[in-house]
Amino acid sequence: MSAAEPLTQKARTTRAALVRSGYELFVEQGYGAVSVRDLARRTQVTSGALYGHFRNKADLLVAAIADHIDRDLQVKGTGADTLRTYVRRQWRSYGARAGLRALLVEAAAAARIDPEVERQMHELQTAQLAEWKAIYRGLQEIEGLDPAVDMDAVVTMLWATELGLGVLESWDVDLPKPTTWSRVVDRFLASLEPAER
Amino acid sequence: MSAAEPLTQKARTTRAALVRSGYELFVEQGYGAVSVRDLARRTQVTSGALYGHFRNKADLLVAAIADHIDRDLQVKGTGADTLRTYVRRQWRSYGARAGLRALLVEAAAAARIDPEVERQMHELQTAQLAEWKAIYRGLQEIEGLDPAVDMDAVVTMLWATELGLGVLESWDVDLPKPTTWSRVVDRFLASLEPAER
Amino acid sequence: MSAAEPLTQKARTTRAALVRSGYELFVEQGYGAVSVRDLARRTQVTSGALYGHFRNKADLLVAAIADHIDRDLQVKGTGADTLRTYVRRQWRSYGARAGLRALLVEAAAAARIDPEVERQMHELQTAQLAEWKAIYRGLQEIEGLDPAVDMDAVVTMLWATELGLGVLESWDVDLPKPTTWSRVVDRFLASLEPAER
Amino acid sequence: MSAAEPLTQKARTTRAALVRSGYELFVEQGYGAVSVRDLARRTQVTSGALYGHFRNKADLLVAAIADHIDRDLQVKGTGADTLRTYVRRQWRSYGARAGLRALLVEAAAAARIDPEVERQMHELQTAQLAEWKAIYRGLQEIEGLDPAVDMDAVVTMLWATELGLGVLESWDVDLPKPTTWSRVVDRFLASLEPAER
DNA sequence: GATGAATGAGTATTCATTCAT
DNA sequence: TATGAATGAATACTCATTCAT
Repeated sequence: MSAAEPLTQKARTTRAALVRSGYELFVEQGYGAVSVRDLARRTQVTSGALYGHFRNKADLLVAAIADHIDRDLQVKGTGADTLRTYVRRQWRSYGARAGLRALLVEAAAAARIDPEVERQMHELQTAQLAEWKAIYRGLQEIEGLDPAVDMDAVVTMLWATELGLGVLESWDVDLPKPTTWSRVVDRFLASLEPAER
Repeated sequence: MSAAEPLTQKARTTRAALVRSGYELFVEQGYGAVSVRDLARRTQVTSGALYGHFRNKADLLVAAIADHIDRDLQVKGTGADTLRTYVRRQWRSYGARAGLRALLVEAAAAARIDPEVERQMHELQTAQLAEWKAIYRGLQEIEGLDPAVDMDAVVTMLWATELGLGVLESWDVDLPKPTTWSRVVDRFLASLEPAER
Repeated sequence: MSAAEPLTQKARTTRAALVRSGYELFVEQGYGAVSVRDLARRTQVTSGALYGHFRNKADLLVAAIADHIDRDLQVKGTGADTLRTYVRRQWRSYGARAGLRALLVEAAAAARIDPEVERQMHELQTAQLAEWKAIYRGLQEIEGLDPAVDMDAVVTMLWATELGLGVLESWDVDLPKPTTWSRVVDRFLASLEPAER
Repeated sequence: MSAAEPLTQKARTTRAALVRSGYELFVEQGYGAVSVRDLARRTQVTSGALYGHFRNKADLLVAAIADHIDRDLQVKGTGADTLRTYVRRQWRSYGARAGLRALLVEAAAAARIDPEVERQMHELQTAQLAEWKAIYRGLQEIEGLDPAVDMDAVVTMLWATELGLGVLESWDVDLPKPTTWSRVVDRFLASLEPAER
């Protein structure tokens, strides 16, 4: 996915440090405002070293995103949850994902210019959505939600909403309070339950 | 909003032409990949001229967005609609707004770097959302929709969803068909309607 | 041949100054050792300005060569000469062409990497050789030199010899004294006269 | 000539492989376009290894040239030849030396920047020319060629011609056919032979 | 001898922006 | 208003070379 995998221990450490600084700097200052030299300086490495681990500045952006999707988003697994508790839990950690959302917005703009970014993000997001879809469909069956509802669309809609909030955040638009918000989502999920007639 | 208001007819024409080229080029190639010279060339003007009409390349991006929000998004007014028909109609023109969504994604990334872009987009979006909120609240009352539901949050959620779809589109992620999509939203809105009849 | 022709007087002056410094610096330090910044500094211009007049650093090299071929090489016209006087005169200015030869060697190496340099040098040299060939063939007829001799080959050989001397000069190889040298060339030309048998 | 003389068999093999790859890559892509990593990759060695055998990338270029001068140019010895047959034979293998000529052009440009390359090439060429001069002078005496002609100059002229053709080849200039070419040279050499018989 | 991660200086080039005409 | 030559700072990226393992 990015340059040949480093073999030595030291190499692995360097790579991880770069991913970390990449995340921090891109979030703090914005992808376009961070220079490769800034990145190197913050990581205590030379700029050349970065290119031993990543093809690109953009490649590092994607790596930072991939890293934080694993870290900040509980895509995988779900104990004995109902859909509502699963989603609620997801929203509860919403605030902690502000950095990730910001990077996703950057990656969206970058993808429009760089086909390689598009490709990598496509892969990343497709995999993530696929896992969620599987989970949601499982819960749909277990809970007896209306089978007429297309859970793929539901998953996509919820995730698109989060991404869109990231966009609005970048403009510092005032958003509803989390509690208000959560109630609307809950209500939305309730609408998926079979009409009791 | 940008530079002093143009007076002569010719000036107005040039400005409009620049906005048009800006929209086209930014959509086609991405904001970051378009140079001021490209912009000028396509408009049959010199690059210096652009600065007579816009403070910035970014200023032109915002102008193009503002122009297309007016053009592509029926924010204002609504005849004798119900909320469901109003929203449905909005979704029906979704496809035609792909360019606008792309520019909004660019503006999100740009805003993270340029405070002036943030300010202008903030203003633009706040106004747009305010209008929708007024409309939605009006319909909520008229139709007797559940008053426990915060319509501001609903508006924000729906718009965030569209923005988020723009993000996903930039990665060329496969999305559900608009109809599938619209049906889920419709179901949610229907659930807000008074139970009887 | 190089970026759009500048229109204003000032632009023409700047361009000429760049060509001049290009020639000087490339000769003194070698094409590869001269940076665009050096070029700009010596010309009292910013590096950006160079790119308003030339596509490339390589483009400037070719321009400098073209300029000096016109200036240092009397390709065109020849009064009422014999072949021997014409060639002798050419050799007499040999020493003054050391800079040109050096640049031609640089352009040879550059052409192997950059197709655009190859194309431009091809054009330049083909034109130059064509003129010489016409002259030589004219003299061949006038002087009644052996028509069995292919004058195109003679022209090419003489020019290749000069170019090859440029190569040897770059290695600081000891060359025969001009007078010795001139005598051999003379003898070579004599061999073209019809065998009086 | 470069680094300490290698001792082991394996070392000798590696060195030879590097020289071979150097020749091939430099010819195919041009000295400036080949990186040390390319060199290492093609040789199935790491880039660090190259520095165990050569001081420099430039040092490898010179080594490749030296190797092919021995291989492609019959400088040494000459059976019972006349000057004309000797030279004719040399021209006959002209086509096979295209790669060598290309590298010599590269080395010419490199020498203008790197004094070490200049020194090594100077040595190489001086030795080569000295051998030829000895041979030519020997044949001059044996065949009773005109003693007024300076054979050192003749040797230099012929070699410079080949080098210059290498330069023209780098620009893809159309050259006379080798036979046409060879005939002109032959004619010159013939003119040096004693008139009687 | 060989490895390959790291160095770190170096470079061409781009580009938004300005301003004399 | 428009021109377009010039600015000049900024930047990603390459690459020969080194050195601890």
